[in-house]
Amino acid sequence: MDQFKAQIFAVIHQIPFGKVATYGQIAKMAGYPGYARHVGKALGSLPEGSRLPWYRVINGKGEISLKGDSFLRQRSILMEEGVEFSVKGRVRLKEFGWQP
DNA sequence: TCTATGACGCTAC
DNA sequence: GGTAGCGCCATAG
Repeated sequence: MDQFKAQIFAVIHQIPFGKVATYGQIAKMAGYPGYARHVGKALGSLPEGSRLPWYRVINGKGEISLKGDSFLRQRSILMEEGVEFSVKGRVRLKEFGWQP
């Protein structure tokens, strides 16, 4: 499980500036396909001061899965990186999705 | 053990 | 394209 976290974090750390990746994508690249929920779980337990770019992680629809305050923080950071949001609050994965 | 839950994904309609 | 349903798997109670 710690190994899982380590892999997940390593992958997230590789997401380039101005790009985003989905939970499932990250789990898959870390070698744990089907563990999308656990990625979210791991991120949910992150300390606030973490240097991990957790804000570049979104769900498969291109939406931010958070609510309230955290949601606003994540959205503003992404916008500062140049990521555009549609009217529905969605990211265009075609354009900003991280595809190694 | 059993059940509920979660920052999710995929398929079918 | 939007929604609904089912699958996924570790953890907590």
